[in-house]
Amino acid sequence: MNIQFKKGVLEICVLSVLAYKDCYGYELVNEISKRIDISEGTIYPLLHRLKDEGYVTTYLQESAGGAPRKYYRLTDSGRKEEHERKEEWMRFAASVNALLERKNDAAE
Amino acid sequence: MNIQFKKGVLEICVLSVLAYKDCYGYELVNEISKRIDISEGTIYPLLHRLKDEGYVTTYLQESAGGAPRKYYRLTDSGRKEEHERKEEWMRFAASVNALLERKNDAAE
DNA sequence: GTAGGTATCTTGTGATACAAGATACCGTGT
DNA sequence: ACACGGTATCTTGTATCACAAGATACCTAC
Repeated sequence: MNIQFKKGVLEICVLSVLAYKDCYGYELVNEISKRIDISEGTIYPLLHRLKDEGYVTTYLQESAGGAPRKYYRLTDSGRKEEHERKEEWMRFAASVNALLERKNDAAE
Repeated sequence: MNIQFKKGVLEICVLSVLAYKDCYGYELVNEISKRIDISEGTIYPLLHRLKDEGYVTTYLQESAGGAPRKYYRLTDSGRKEEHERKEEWMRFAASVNALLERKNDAAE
């Protein structure tokens, strides 16, 4: 999979999954990896960015056999951001598809 | 427009336009900008990469009033690459859309 | 106490888009 | 001759982000 494609997109994917349910980092990797490869070295810096920007809050919870889990929950601001970025992605993808399908606006 | 989204995608857009007709750099900027913002500082390094990789060849042609134009033409290898990357993009976009639309494979 | 699974986090590297500006060619007006 | 504006190409420095690899730590089972 082309690494470059993911730039900026993984952040939306994380926001989108979190809009569905609270998750901890490791869980997000597994959840998103069903569709798109993502590694741990990517998810943690990304989650820290989202927290710094106020889009998520965190809380710790014990786990059965293993280190405690840090859950991430969307804030209201994060929910709004998720909505906006999803729309932005949809518009972008539509533009690219239009270009790739040679709908070049009657280019001479 | 989110700059990050474009990473890797602009290269396909260029290949795709060139599959339709030969273009010079300045023309490609205008052509692609109808749908997606792209600047000159992006297109020229990108075109040099494509040439280094053997996906395009170039030829000079005079222009009516201005510097001579360097046209870019897809090679056979470039045509093949255009096809493959387009498919890769389509698959990727479909995966992202599936994730964003919460088709989370019955996640518990 | 050591091995293995779960989980978080950090560091260094590579790819690429962009702004800003340098360079150059040409026609027109003076 | 010379300056100007439009066309066109190219370079440099900066920022962002994903990743591999590894460090850290917690817990259970042996």
